[in-house]
Amino acid sequence: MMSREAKKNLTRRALMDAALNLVGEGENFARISLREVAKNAGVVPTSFYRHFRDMEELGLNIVDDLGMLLRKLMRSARQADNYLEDLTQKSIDTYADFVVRHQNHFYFMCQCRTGGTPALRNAIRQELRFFANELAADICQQPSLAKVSQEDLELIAQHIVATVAETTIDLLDLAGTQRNFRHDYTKQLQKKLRLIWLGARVWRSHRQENV
Amino acid sequence: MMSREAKKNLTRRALMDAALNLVGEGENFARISLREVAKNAGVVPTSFYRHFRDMEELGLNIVDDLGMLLRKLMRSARQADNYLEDLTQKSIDTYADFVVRHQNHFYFMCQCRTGGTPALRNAIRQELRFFANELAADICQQPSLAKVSQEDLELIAQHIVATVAETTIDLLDLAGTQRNFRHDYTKQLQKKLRLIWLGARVWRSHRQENV
DNA sequence: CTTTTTAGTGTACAACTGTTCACAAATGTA
DNA sequence: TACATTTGTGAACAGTTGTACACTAAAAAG
Repeated sequence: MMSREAKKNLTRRALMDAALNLVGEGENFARISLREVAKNAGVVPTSFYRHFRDMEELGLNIVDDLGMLLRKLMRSARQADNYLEDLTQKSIDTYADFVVRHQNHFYFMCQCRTGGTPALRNAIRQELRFFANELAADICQQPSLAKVSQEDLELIAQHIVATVAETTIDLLDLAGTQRNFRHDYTKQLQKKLRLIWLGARVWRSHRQENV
Repeated sequence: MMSREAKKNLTRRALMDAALNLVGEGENFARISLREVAKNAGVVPTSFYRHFRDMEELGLNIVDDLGMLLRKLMRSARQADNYLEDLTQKSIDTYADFVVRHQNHFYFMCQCRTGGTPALRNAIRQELRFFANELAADICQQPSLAKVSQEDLELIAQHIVATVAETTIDLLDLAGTQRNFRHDYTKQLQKKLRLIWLGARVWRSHRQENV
């Protein structure tokens, strides 16, 4: 037999997974009904309330999931030697793998980052900001960025993360269908990141020039 | 009296405006019902079908609206002298004004660009790509970008447009509430664009280096 | 053991959903 | 003038929605 708490966690996960699967199948999280989630989790609608007040709270818990995943991603990226040196190559591949492996979560992220309720959007924004700060802490050790202030470094990291997040929907949309799109995607994102990177290297903080 | 066609166009606009207003009030387009739109347009639900097959078709027509707006924006930007030289200053202000003035449309854009149905997402993607191509045609005349290939120029333009679109939701979210957020937003976006711009200036196409 | 707590069940309800259909009234056409 | 077209109406439908309530069975606590 299982403890009551363990069983509860099981159906809790079933509910969240049901929602994630529906999103992965193309449904819009905003219009997934509580009942549909319960049905797909093999549970009666009223049972939903034992775990979440409403769909938004479930969504916020999925964001927590996402946060855990991002931390895991960051950890495994850091394990690789010099992941910053080839930021535009190996890291992108690592990321693409990760996204495909957890596509439901990333569909959810792309969808709710700008399309969710304000609370959801905010939660995702915070997770991405956390990730960006971690990245900033890493890249600040690069000697080529010595002339960049801490504030600007964080902005650069945020811009990198935003760029990656921004393009993720393309990867998800087309990864399944088009054949070697994955290669094109990697190449394009690589160029975009290199563009930022080059800009960062010639960046001078407290500089007033235009253009 | 009005011609039949004119009257039809009137309620057609009323329907689209009703949807846009609901989005502007914080509703998610994906879960706005046909009936609610009809009600807010002062029209019986069945009348909706005289104009659109379903909500998605209405959404696609809003995207057409958006395309017109973007073209207008581009036109007025081009009228300003040397809008490229101070891309990171006057143009951003022009854009911010434009967004606030048409906030319903831009809320819709931000929401549906990643959160809409595939057809909607695609339509918006195309509009933004068109805009990016126009921008690419403008910046290719810059002497500082002489060493950049046409392909890479388009990518850079796309990245600029994506960056602007990406940050627009922040502008909309916080423009109303926080006091001088508008100033912070402008400054941040300015930095991000300058970063891209600096990168573009040192960019060399057909170059194989990493980092 | 007995008692309490609680995750999940089943029924019920009022509100709302998209869509169908027959109809009215105005506009266009001859 | 008379006829046809078309925009909008109103009633009706079957299905779905979120939520409330009383209930059961099993785990936890005494």
